Amino acid sequence: MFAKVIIDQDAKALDRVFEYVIADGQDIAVGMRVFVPFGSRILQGFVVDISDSCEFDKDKLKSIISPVEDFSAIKPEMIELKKYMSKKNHLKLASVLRLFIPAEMRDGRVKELFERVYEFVPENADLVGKRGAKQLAAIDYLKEKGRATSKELAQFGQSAIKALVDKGVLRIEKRQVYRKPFALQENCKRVELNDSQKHAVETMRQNKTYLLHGVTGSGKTEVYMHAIERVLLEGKNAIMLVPEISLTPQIMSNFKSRFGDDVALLHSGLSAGERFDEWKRLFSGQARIAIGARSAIFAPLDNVGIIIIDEEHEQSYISESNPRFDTHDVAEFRARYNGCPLVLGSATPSIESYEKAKNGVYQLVELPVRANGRELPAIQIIDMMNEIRTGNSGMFSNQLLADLANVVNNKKQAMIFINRRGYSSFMRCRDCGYIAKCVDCDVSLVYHRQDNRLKCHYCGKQFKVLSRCPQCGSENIKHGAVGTEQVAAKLAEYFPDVKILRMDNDTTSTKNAHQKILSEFKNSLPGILVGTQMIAKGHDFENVVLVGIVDADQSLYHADYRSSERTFQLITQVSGRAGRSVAEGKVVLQSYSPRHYVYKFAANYDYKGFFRKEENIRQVAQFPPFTRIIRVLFADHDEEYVRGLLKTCYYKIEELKSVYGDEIIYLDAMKSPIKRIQDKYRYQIMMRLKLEHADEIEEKVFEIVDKESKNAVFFEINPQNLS
DNA sequence: AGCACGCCGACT
DNA sequence: GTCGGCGTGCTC
Repeated sequence: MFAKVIIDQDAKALDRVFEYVIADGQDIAVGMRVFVPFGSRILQGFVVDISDSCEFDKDKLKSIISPVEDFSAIKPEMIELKKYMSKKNHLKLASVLRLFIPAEMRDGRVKELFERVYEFVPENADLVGKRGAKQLAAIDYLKEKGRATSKELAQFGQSAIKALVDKGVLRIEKRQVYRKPFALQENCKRVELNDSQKHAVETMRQNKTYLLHGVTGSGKTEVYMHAIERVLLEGKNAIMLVPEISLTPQIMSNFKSRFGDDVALLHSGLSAGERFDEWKRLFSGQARIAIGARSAIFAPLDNVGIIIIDEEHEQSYISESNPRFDTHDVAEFRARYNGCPLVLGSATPSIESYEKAKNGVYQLVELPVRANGRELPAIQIIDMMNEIRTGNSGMFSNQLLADLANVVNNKKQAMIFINRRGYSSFMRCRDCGYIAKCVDCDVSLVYHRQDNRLKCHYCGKQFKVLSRCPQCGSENIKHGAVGTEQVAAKLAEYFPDVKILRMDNDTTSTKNAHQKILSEFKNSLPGILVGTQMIAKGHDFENVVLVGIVDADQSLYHADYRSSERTFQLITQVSGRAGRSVAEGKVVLQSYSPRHYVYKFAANYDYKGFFRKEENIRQVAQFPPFTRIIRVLFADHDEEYVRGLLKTCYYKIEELKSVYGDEIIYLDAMKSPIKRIQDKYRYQIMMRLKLEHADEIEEKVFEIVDKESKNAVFFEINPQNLS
């Protein structure tokens, strides 16, 4: 027999099948990882097929050396998924396969964890004399249990145990233990569903995609839980994706308390060992629900009965580093493969998804009311230009300050939302306009006060703060900083006696910092929490009655066709934090362009109105979902090489215009918005296509670029960065 | 990716 | 004469 093997190397030249002989008696199955001789080396590979014929010269074939593990780490479904993904997104086979198994399994760093178990051997018990009191006590203990862990036996003392082992009264056994990232929680309250929730659970059970549009606080999580419960009862398994770790602690513990050890968590916050163990529990069927961020869509579960993507509009579902893929596509594939429902949940669905629901590609399911029956907080828009005209040039409007004072007086809480960490805190020369940039990446460095350094947010390099402008020599070089730190510092001036907490990437870098800040905030009355996107996600604080959005416009100014959509989503999400339970809440939204249509719809929580407007704009301006954008990114250390490559590819692609004419709406080659990352020069070709022949044109573009380049090329469909 | 093979310059 | 530079091409 012959095995088709994909070598586990991320290189374009190796991105194909190599054939090997399976020797007689060798136990090799599809999906196994194997050691194979390759040139003069021994490498690992994935067996993707087994056949009784081969295409390569039979006499030149070598044999597989041995399996890496004695099981098929890649299940049949994932072999199919690999084919689909590599074709759809033009990805290298090995890089896709790598997504399916935990990284720690590939380099074999993580050992399975064993614990010692002592087994009682009654036949030898009378070897213990009368004087061995401790040993006799241990025997008594073991008579009932039969076996015990070393922890349980510690009470009898080290030497007694040792003596028993020596006499053969105890036999040492090894048992694998799994590292569990979350402790089991009590209080498994099972909430009664309201009518629309019940209807949603009842509806979403066929083999198709549902868009679950539920207003903030409509109890989507409860719907997910009931749906999963039903699936488990049918003997099937479930996958649920959540955006990022920020909201997971809460969701995770909810699910843990409801489903116990049936839940396995997969996300980046786990240690390597934990992640590996959770993966194994899913693989072996010991856990039946996979919950996690993007990569959990690759959970090694068979017989999947439902796939849920919570907050489906979130950016983080699109992988922006290699291999690049969209989680929605993968979920769609797996749902169809397993013949199960795919549920996309959101309070603010992406325009793409809602458009599909409108066209009947997805089935729309709505949760129109909040589960607690309460109103959503009122949103007041403040015109910051007007503040400036009337002499207030600070970062807070008079209204926001007055409302904050009110909150403080009533011993309540407020959240102040800042749009992105370290925003505008770059270092600039006030005389010549020089801006400090990263030597490798050509982006502005961001000033971090905590360690008084300049950092590059793309490669992580750090630099000393400048005291003199390297361009003109002026000493008038300063950092114009408005980030969470500055806002918090300013607030401390206004409200010296109030507890002010900060939450952003800097303050939550350590493992449990997140939880610590939140619980500290919970106990601060009055209290103000200043934070980035992080505070926008699902934490419920009953005493928060005010939410301030300091710079709502920030995300509007991005040169990106999705910026309005993103701003709408952000405002809706942040606003949902105010008045979650008892008191009625209020949102103060500061803007320098208050008449933008986003604010009108957001202030009224009018998603459908916003959708209609945005849909219209996209249609007229010819943007997705009515067109397709393709970005081909070239990156290499050698700038001349990349430029040359870009040129040849561009001219070849341009020839397509003669065939497809105005179906190619836009085509241009340019420097990437960030010209250099990790010392690689980046150039790109951007094109926008009408949908009709988009697949065909895309295919041709792939072909052209592949032929011209050996490596250093990445493709993106409808990317985030349009600038 | 990594390694061998191969064809041109300065060295004990 | 050889040692070794890294360009090109191949790995079942």
